[in-house]
Amino acid sequence: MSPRADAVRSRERILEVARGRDARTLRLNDIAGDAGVGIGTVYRHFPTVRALIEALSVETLMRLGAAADRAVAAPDAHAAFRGFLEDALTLQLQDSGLETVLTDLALTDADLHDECAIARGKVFSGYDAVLSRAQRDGVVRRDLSVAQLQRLICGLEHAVRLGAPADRDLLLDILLSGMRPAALDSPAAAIG
Amino acid sequence: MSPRADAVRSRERILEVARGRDARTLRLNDIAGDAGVGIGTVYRHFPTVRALIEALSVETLMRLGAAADRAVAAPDAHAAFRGFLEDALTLQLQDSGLETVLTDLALTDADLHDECAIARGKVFSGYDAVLSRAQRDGVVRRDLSVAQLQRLICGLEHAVRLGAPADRDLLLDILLSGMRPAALDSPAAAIG
Amino acid sequence: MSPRADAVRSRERILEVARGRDARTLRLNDIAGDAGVGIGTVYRHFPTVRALIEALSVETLMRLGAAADRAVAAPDAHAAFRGFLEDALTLQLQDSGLETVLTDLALTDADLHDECAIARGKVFSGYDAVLSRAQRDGVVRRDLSVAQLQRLICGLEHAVRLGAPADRDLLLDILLSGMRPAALDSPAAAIG
Amino acid sequence: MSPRADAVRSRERILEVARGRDARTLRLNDIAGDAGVGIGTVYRHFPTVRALIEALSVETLMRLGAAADRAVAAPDAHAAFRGFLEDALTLQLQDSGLETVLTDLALTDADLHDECAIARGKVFSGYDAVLSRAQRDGVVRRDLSVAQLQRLICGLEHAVRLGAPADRDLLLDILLSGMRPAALDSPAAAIG
DNA sequence: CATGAATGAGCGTTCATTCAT
DNA sequence: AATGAATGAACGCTCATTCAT
Repeated sequence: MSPRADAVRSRERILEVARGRDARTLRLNDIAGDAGVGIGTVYRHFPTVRALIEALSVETLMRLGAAADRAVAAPDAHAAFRGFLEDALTLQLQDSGLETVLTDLALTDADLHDECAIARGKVFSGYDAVLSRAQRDGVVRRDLSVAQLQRLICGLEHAVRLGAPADRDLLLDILLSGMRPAALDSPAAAIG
Repeated sequence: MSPRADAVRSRERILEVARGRDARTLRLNDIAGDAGVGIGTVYRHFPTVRALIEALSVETLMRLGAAADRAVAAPDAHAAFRGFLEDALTLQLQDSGLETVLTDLALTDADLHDECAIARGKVFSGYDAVLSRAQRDGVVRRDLSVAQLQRLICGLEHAVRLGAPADRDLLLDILLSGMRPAALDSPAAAIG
Repeated sequence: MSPRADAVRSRERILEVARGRDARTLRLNDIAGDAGVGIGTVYRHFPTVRALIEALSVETLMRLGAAADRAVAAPDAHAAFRGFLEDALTLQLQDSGLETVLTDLALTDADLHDECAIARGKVFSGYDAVLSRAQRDGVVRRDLSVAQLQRLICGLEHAVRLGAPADRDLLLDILLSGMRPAALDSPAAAIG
Repeated sequence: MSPRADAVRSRERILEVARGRDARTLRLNDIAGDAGVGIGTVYRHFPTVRALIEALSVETLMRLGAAADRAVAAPDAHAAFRGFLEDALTLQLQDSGLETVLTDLALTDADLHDECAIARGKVFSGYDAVLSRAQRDGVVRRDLSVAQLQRLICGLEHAVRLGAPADRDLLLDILLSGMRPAALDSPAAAIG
């Protein structure tokens, strides 16, 4: 009565193989081959490339949601915000499909598998909470929206991918500095 | 003797059509169709997609080089740097092939058409001049390299493409703020 | 488990159509059309033209190997040799790809599909056995190598293709006569 | 009043370049490039590949005709015949287009340029004269036609091309031996 | 006459997707 | 449920031939 064992194993192997791939150049045929599974099986589990990317993203989204929770709970506002951005960047570098799931405006909850839509929703509200808190505590300028913050992370991800991973910290530092409230924006003002 | 009139016209039409395309998904066949030109003609002028992208980039690169010259000559160091970044971002948003030409490390001068290699060389030295001047004048932190700056622009380009053009100014502002010298880095320090 | 029925049918139809073609001007796309099969199917079974030619040659090679076996076992040395050459010529006229498989020196066993390499190997040793026996029995001049004999057959094939099939017997007769030991080479000598 | 000087020079260069090519894989575009001449010029002089091959063949045909004349005039019938075959083979190995001109049955005199048709006609009658004389003098079996002899040479050419030039003499020797009259055909008969 | 730009049919090949087994 | 053979649109590219300059 558990014919699902095979199915579960297949799904698992497919996801495992896909995780090692760049989501932007996924080829379902290859995945099937490397997972030791028929193409038909891949399509049964994931009717479109998008579906596979979404499935992969669920786990990452949940980790990102957890990171947001931690950030909200952390005592130091600045450190919390920085820590969250670090986590977000790390996760996006690991899961290249995340960008699409998070920023494709044409992708409504209805388009997503339930599990993914829920996880994404938590990330959105997590982002909101983290950013709101940072803004409330004067750590981040108030004219930055959640969507813009997300896109900035994506831009950062892109920049890091273009160069060496070693750039990561410097670029992140720049971004963080740049998001501080503009009130004390100019060095001159600070000096004066 | 001089390049034939019809050849010039063909080349022009091809470039014109290609300019309206995303360089990352160019189809030489499509270009031919939309330019009202035979496939063979496109291949005669641009044997590879790369060749076409390079040809497109030459003009943009020259504009970018000119922008660098202006920035170096401008009186106010901060305004000059900001102006240059604005120009760079604008040009990259217009010419999606620029990123490759500027940041593909595997792309040496030898791989490029002479005209393109020269124009790129000028942009590199222009970037260097602009950044050096900005760092010398205390407008930009000294631990930022030219290559990193270029990648940051690419990241910004990416972020803007993901959202609305309206984000442009805010995101650019953030990036600029973030690049200021770190000496007075933390608001707390400044306040204290 | 066993090769699927439809796959076998496709393979068969492709081979059947290809058999009716000149191997030197095979078009995989045409084959597909005439076999009532998708292009992709042809490529799945035969990734290159060479693969198809080899597949076609296997059967012919096996027949040629068998002909060699018969020739070696036949009582009359001269008749055996003649019979073998007749068979070889007939088979090469039927399968225009055989020449390449047999005489392309750049084509090592490693380049060939196992089945084909094995069949070709048998033909080579068969040729060797037939020729050796003929030479031992004084039916063929000893300064003729296996490779030369093969090329002579190819030349004969070529000559027959240029004219009418009716030439076949005469030309073969000439070739056979020409290969007899040179000891009694000149009519004059024989008469004297 | 001699605007033909250019034309003559162009024609010459084209022929010169083409002579260094294999007639079976000629590409008019390449010829043009290597001859430092426009494609249009090549087409003006030689509207089809065939026309170029024919033009190239004229010179070879005349040499072959001369060889036939020599053979007819030579004292020793056997040596004369052998010498002619040697010449014919040598010329065909040099000019790979000769085969077509000589053996394409669909190619009537009307299809050929005058000069070529005439030269070919002389070769045909030369072949006839050489073969007739050889047959009359008992050097060659009488059941061999001119056309068959020509095709045998083509077959020999083909065999030599497949292997090393060093094979040439042996294979020619075999062919010559094979064409001797059949009366003394069997070694046994000769011995007896 | 010479030129070489333009043409486009046609080839080899890939790959996302469907569907018979 | 799993398989993988079949499909064919679509791509990149070549090259013989035409024709405007």
